[in-house]
Amino acid sequence: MPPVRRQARGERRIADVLDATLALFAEVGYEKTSTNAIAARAGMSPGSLYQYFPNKEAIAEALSQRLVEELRAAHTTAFGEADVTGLPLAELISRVVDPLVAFNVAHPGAKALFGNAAMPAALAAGSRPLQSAVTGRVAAIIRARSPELPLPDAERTAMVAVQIVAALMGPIVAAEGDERAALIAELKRALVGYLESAER
Amino acid sequence: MPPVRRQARGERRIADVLDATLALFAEVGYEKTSTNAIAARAGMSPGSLYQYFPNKEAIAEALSQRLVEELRAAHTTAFGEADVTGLPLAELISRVVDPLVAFNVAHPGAKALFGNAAMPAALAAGSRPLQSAVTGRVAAIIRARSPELPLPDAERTAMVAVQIVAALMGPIVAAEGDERAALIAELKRALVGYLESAER
DNA sequence: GACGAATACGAGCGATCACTCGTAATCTCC
DNA sequence: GGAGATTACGAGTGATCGCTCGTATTCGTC
Repeated sequence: MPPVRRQARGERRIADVLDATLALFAEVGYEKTSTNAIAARAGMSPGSLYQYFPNKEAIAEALSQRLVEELRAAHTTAFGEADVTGLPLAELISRVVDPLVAFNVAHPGAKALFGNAAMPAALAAGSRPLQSAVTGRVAAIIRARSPELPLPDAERTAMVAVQIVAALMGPIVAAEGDERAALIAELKRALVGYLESAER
Repeated sequence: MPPVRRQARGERRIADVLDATLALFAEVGYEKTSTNAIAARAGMSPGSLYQYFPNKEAIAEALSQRLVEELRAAHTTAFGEADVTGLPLAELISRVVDPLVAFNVAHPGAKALFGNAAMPAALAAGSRPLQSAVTGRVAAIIRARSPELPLPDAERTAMVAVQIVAALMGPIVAAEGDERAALIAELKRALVGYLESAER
């Protein structure tokens, strides 16, 4: 498998494919998004699509990787990691949740990759990064704030917190205006309540 | 549409179909469960299957209705509704959550109907009962405990609580032994923390 | 401008899906 | 025991899916 020499045109086409895939995932979800529909939305033929990706799963995988990077960028610019331990819990949660919400609102369809247990099992490698990148980050923060907490407990707490966020992200993205703001507030309250009792 | 006269044999076959459907939903989810596979698992031909159900959606709908009834039965026997307002919050949550967990452990695949936003939109009528039967119940309990809470707020709080439960039900069902117990404890802590701050 | 590599096309292949239909066995009720 | 309804079958239909392949065009490089 020699790494293919790629022209600038090709890079652009790949980006087009990922854009189209994200849009379709947002509209109909992973399973019901056909590869022919992706090609059509990206303005190319099925044959051209398969010049860049070996199969549908690889498309989701590449999209997932791109989203992971965008998410990481959004988070690292959102807070300088040094002061994490000193921050009040509510403040910390806002600084993590707000960019995450903004990210999901900006990229609806990300949750098709993010929260989806119905993903093909083989896609674990492609879908898991998004899920576990976030969980790992949260676990690290929890460990930094509560060093005495056993590692398995910190990981379980992080996983639960991420599941709660993922569960409410759908309604939050679907809602608008005041209702969305109210749901975000509820999410933060839920996290504060849960993590406060976990830190004690 | 005159209600079809059904023989005892037919009733048994319908139950067989729903059993098979629930098992397959647990294994591969709604989308990837084929009607031919349902028929085969139920020990009948596709033609016989379609004697009892007009389409795949109707099968899911009937299964959902059966689960709603079983769930209602499990809950009403689990607590006499009179003392709901007086109970300590943690106790109340245990009495609601424990039967729900037991139900989902006994019927894996119920969550394919329960928590699934990827369900066909038209299935709202079939899948919503399970979701909204639980949410409505929770909203009623919240209103009973906090009568001064505006109704929209109570409904939103109930919805969030149910989403949290649904989000953790998957990991809980998937886990075993101590890990499952630990996750159930986390779920209850999360609910206590959230609902305490909501009741205030 | 010529040559190889990369890009591009789209009809169509094989598989699978939800669902049908002609036919036959079995049950209910008189 | 016979008529009509119900139950049962399973090969088959049309649609859709992920994906291929033969061929044509464009690009980078000399």
